Amino acid sequence: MAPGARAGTGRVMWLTPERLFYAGLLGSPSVRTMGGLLIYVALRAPIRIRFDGGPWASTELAVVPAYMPHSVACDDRMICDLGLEAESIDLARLPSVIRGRAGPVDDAAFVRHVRQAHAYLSERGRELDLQADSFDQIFFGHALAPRRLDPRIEAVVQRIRNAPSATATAESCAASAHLSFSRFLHLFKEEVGTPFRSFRTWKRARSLLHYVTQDSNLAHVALDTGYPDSTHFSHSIRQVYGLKPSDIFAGSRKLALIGERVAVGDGMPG
DNA sequence: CTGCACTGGGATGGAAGGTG
DNA sequence: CACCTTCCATCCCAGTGCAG
Repeated sequence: MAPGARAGTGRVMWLTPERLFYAGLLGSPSVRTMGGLLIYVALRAPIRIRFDGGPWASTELAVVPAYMPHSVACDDRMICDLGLEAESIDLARLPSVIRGRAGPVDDAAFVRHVRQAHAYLSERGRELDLQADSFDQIFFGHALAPRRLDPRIEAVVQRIRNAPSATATAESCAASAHLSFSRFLHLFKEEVGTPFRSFRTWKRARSLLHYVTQDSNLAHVALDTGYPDSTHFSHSIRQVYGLKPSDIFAGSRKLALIGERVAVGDGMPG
């Protein structure tokens, strides 16, 4: 079960319900559209990034708003990125390094800081008792201000987040929120910033990350993560990550997962 | 906040094609 | 050969704007 702790590769992933830190192989992704606010940090070579077929920009640091299609490349095999779940952060109160940004950002101090954090986590991360809330502390020096959602929408967000593989229809979510179907869809988009369906799609695709170090065939992973078959699985994963599922798994062989305490996907303990 | 009409595209699954 | 990805056709869920 526990993949060998390979010190030295520097390949590390820290996954919490609202945050992601990834330092590992990039592969050759095509256009990708992720549901979190992304912060790319160059490790050993500058990264290149572009939006919507526009010109490539070379940079040490780039910010991509949630649900914004983009392409990223790098001369080095390794890349580093932070992912902040869009519905969990107050966009207006983000640190200035990411607030309102889309594209390359010039902040050498932040780049240096993230690289140091990466070195620290890849050396010691597996030994530490990392809480989800220490993520912000490590990377930003303080907890990021959370977004305050309408409690009825918040409950639905939690429901999907806790069981991303379940197929909760918008109609059932509306009922559980005691809202009309119409009102629910409108309010959901207003609060979360993205339509219900794309949110659900993203959370499902994101849950794949919990499985990437496991060694089972993709058809099983597809079913475990809530996709009806490998066809839809392949298509959807490619849409989100810009990579084929098999490439993602192949590239994650030596990836050390840290901060992973409970398997996400099935029931709550107690 | 509800109800409604219109519509686009995500969801789906069979089958063919590709790859190691 | 097993497994994975792409292709394609179909369907209906959900996105949206608006009247009330």
